Amino acid sequence: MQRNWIGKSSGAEVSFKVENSDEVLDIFTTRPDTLMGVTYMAVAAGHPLAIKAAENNAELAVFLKECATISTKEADIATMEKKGMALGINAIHPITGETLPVWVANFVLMGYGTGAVMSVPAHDQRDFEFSRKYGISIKPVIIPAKYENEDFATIEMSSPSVGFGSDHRWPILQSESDSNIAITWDHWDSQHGEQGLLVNSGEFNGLPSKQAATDITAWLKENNKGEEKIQYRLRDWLVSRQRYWGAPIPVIHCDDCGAVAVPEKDLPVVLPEDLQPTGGSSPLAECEAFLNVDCPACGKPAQREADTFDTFMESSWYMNRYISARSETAMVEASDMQRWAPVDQYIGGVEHAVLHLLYARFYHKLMRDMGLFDGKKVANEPFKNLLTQGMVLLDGTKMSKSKGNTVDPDAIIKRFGCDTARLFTLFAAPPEKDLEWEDSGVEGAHRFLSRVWRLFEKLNVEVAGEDDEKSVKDLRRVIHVTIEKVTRAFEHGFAFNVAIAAQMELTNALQAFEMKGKVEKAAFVEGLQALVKMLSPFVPHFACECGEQLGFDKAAVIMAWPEVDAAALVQDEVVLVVQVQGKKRGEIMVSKDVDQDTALRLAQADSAVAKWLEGMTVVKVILVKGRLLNIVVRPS
RNA sequence: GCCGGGAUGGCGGAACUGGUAGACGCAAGGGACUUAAAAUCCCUCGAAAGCAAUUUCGUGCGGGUUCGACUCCCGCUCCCGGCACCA
Repeated sequence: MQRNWIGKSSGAEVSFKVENSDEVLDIFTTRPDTLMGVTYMAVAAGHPLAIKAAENNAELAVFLKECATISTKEADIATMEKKGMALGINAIHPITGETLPVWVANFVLMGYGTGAVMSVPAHDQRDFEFSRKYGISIKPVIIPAKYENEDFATIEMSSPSVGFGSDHRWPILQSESDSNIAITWDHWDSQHGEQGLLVNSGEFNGLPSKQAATDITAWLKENNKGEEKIQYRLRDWLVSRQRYWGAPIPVIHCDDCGAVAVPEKDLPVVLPEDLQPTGGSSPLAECEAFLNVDCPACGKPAQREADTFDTFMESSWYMNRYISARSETAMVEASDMQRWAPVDQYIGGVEHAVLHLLYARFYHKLMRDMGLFDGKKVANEPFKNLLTQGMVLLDGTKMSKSKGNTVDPDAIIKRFGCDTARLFTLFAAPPEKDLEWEDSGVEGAHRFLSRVWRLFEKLNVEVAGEDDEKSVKDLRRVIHVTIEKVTRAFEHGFAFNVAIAAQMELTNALQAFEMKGKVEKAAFVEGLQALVKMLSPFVPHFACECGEQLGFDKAAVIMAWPEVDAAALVQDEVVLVVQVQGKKRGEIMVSKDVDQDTALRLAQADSAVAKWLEGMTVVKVILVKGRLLNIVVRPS
């Protein structure tokens, strides 16, 4: 989930000279192949060029101010109206020497890349919309190979040859020599699975776009105007918050010494407890008693930092502190980290999967780089395994105190016991899914435990009759298939709901089992013992109670997990599903390792199957061992 | 807008590595036991047709690959979560 967050992208950094100035405008692009199609430049509102241009342009200054107040949230940036303003300065194209107007645009972020972009309206949706809005020219530079010899000129916005495709999403370009030829101006490669060729690009004309990207980057490097670059989408982390609740930032601001760290002996900085919040943006800034201190460096009156840390500052490494909770001297002891880290299994809500984990990974690597533990001896990542568990819902909405739709577990525990409550939650849905709370489901869980309890009555059944070998074999198979299923549920993922379902099936089999002889009873007891052991993680109190009934010498919860008896799983005869043309037409009993010819002969002898084979020639036969036989036929 | 996840009976959900779709449970209906109720036990339970045997259709929608698709591929729709200052 984090791959796209970190957003590694490779491309090129390109330097554009600013006209009549010594300044250079650096930009990052993932599409250096479109460099010849640049028709303008766009910078962020906070970019030095924009700020400088605003010094003697009041209108521009107002616009920049406006931009400063907008949200930096991605969702907002992506959906807001794209606005911009020309700065009145030009940049020089590094290859052609053309002058390109520099604009300031609200969708360019200062904190990402260089805070400036080159705009290629012919091959980028956002640039296209922007240039349409402000009437900037559009210059296509990549076209499908089949139009290589057409003449596609730069198009001014007034040109009638600009239109939209049938889906009204992508602009259409028409050839000047043949108005019937129209192509869409997308990133041609990704849309059509074939590489476009460069046009309008001087010496790079005719190159496939990938090759052009390499060649243009190489040209830039040679001429000292740019180079290859890998860019990450990661932004800086602003760690201060204007909140009361939070760890104080241990910094003191002194007029003479600047920002001074609080000396270690004065740590921790404790929040004032008598603060009356007034509803202002930064509560601590109004608390004189907290703020005013002497500068630790020069002793003059100074002020504490009034912001507190982002809570992610702490939540990112708390699990490491658990490892070394008693350490007085360090955040975490290197030896403890080596012994315990990383976390084997981390469980949290999906809402934490990106942010919290991203910060936690950052901290882990930071702590390693700072030498708080040995990176060679502790894994590179803080968590081995992540399970994002779902929420408990009532009538389709999240249970929460504020909504007042919580179910009181006490009432259920009082009525059915905590084992029932636990069993229901585990059985109702897989852990990563949301769970719809249903009282009737709770009763079902309780009913199941009652059924298990009643199985113990069967221990008193007198056995003096004949044993039936087949029924013993069948029961033992069910027992060991169940052990296998439940064990797998623990080992692969956390399919507790499936594990419980399997135990219900075993319970049903034990309940239906009729005992006449000693061997039969032994098999029944074997099944009951396995069942109790497997139930113990889900319903520990109940299982222990059952264990006593069975005469376990230890509590059921600490008994060894039952082992699968591989011999009990083996079947001599299996049901083989017979398909004709991939459709189920019958079932036959066959020996477990029947060969294809024998299976086919048996299938043909089966009346249910035979009628589908009438008047047909068998073309192909597919046997899946122990599962099915598919007969492919055609009319003869 | 971008990124991630999802969609299967009346409901929650099963289905291994492409191999019998609907395990298990809930709800519903019918029956047994009982003076009665509760509890318990048995039967039915995706849709349509049929007395039945059985047949056809069916895993959000439209295509494709395959002997065979809930599962793989292409194109959509809808729902949920996240999007960096809610903390």
